[in-house]
Amino acid sequence: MNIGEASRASGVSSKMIRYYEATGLIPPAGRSGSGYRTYGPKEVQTLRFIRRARDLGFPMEKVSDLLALWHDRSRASADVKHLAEAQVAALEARIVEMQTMQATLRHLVHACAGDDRPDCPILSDLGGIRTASPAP
Amino acid sequence: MNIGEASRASGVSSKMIRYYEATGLIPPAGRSGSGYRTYGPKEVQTLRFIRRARDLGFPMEKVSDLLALWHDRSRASADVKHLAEAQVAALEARIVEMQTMQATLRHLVHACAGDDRPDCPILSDLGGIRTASPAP
DNA sequence: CCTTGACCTTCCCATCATGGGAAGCCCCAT
DNA sequence: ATGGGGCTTCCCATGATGGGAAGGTCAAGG
Repeated sequence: MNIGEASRASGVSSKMIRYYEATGLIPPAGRSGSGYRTYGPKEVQTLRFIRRARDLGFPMEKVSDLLALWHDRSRASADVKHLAEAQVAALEARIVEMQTMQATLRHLVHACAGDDRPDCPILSDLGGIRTASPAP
Repeated sequence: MNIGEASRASGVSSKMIRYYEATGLIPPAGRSGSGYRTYGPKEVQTLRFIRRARDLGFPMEKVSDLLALWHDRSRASADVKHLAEAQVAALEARIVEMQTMQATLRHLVHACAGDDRPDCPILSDLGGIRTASPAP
């Protein structure tokens, strides 16, 4: 099967498949007589694996680690679990960071009249004027 | 004051100050006789404004909008509020997305023994083998 | 006066993962 | 044989940031 079909079957764009090959994440695909990349079910499964890992937020480097473990039949499941736990923690850190931003913003939004007058605590705060801060 | 001092006073790196100028987010700074950029308290305040907006997760484009509103004395606070509310919603969307990933991962982590045996539902799932899915 | 070190300038490159597009070759059906 | 769609490689762009090189400038101290 050609790259387009592999793309449709795996949910990974042709561009990305070539990119993964160029960066060494996946081995070079076989080539037809005329230079077209060819893929079989095994390669498609690998691409799907990558796609799912990406969907779970793993960065490429960790996807590479997961792929290596996947291919290593003598792996310890603990190693896989550690990678996954680290990713849970990484997601948690980013979630907390964004929730903090969101809470601050909600506070400011709440304090803003939102009418046709120009006075706005949101801008005042961004401008450095501390209008109302929680007492320490 | 030179760019380094303005950087220290605003919390924006010199690199970024030049970048903001190059992209038109801020007007070109004044120049000393020898070509050094010069900044006053007003410019530093603007830089701090930008930094705070970035800290709240606003993309550069929205920061630009906020700056324009900040400088517009006849603005309606409703316009500012809308921008802030949109940012709250954008953050919410990303938070939910990451929480979804996290929940899936936690589920998989929970199902993985994490010992020295190779069997691992995490890899099985990524590989496309549906081991246990919640009944619909 | 000259050196030294800290600072400034511009310009180019890298990140991370992805998409867009051009130029040119290939395959299949009409 | 012709047309349309698919494939190839190569270059460029994103968004926001940092790194670094090559060269000019400033202030302090010898």
